[in-house]
Amino acid sequence: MRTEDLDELDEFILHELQGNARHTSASTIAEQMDVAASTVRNRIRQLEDCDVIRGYPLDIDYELAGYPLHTIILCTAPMPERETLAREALDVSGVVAVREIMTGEQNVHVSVVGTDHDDLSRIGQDLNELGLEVVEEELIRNEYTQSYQRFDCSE
Amino acid sequence: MRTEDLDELDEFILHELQGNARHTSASTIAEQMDVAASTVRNRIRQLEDCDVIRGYPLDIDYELAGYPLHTIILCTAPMPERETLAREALDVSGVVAVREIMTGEQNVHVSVVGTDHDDLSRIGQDLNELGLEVVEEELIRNEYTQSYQRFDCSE
DNA sequence: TATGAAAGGTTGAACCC
DNA sequence: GGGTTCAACCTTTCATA
Repeated sequence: MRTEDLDELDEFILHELQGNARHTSASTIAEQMDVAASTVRNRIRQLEDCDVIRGYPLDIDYELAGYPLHTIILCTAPMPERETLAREALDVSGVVAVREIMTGEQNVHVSVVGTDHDDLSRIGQDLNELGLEVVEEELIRNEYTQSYQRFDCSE
Repeated sequence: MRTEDLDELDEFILHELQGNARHTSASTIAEQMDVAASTVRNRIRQLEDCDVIRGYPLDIDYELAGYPLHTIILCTAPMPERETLAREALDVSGVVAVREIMTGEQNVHVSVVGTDHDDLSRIGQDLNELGLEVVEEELIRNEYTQSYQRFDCSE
């Protein structure tokens, strides 16, 4: 499946699933678009098969789950090892996400949750030992996400 | 529910649901922990009710979905308006996530997807018009996420 | 709070248009 | 590609300990 194959139904399915993927049934989506439920199921499977839908993660409130500290650790990785180091960073305990940045000095951003400051120090050390030079830490205050929508330029 | 109420079963449920929330049934989880399926359902409901589980988003490959450009726009917001502006930024077409940063000059990070460079320029303008001063843009090359796990310090 | 049972909804697969 | 059918599975609800 390629980009141009994403039609209105696909877009609608993505939008409906976003935010409530576990409790939104194919039938409910099907009713709204006036198609058969199996059509929606087929589409969802196709979207999964071609990796447009990569997965169904959980949106966890880490603060309520016992991790009051949420920070971004900005790191510098030697260019040839950037991808390898980014993947390895995922294995450090407390790391929840890693982003590779195309350009600039701070080319790996590591999202981290921790219980206290010692926890964060330990994570910083672990990243350093991997070979990621820690440049800066930014404490996250809040995070908001948007549902999928075909971003129409006419809006 | 408070932090200390998260026991081993809750942790396990969070871990199992992460990554496959839509296709992981309560029964499957129940078997692995040797409890009744209804027990797992009750726990999931509790985790949802107390907002430890905030939702079930979709992990979309925006590149495959037709948005090859994925960037972080670093912005500066006047402190008193930071939260309001962060929430408003979500409504800009193309914005997929917003983070409020506690300290520093670049105190609002906006995750954006776009079809081309014009698209990104337009988004930058929109953010500026809201009152968010665009400081820098960072092109994302890749992104990896980690499943939930109780981050044991002994690891 | 955990469990079990009955009823109703949801899913996946095979088949047809 | 979309639709129908059906068996298997999942979930909801409620009663029980």
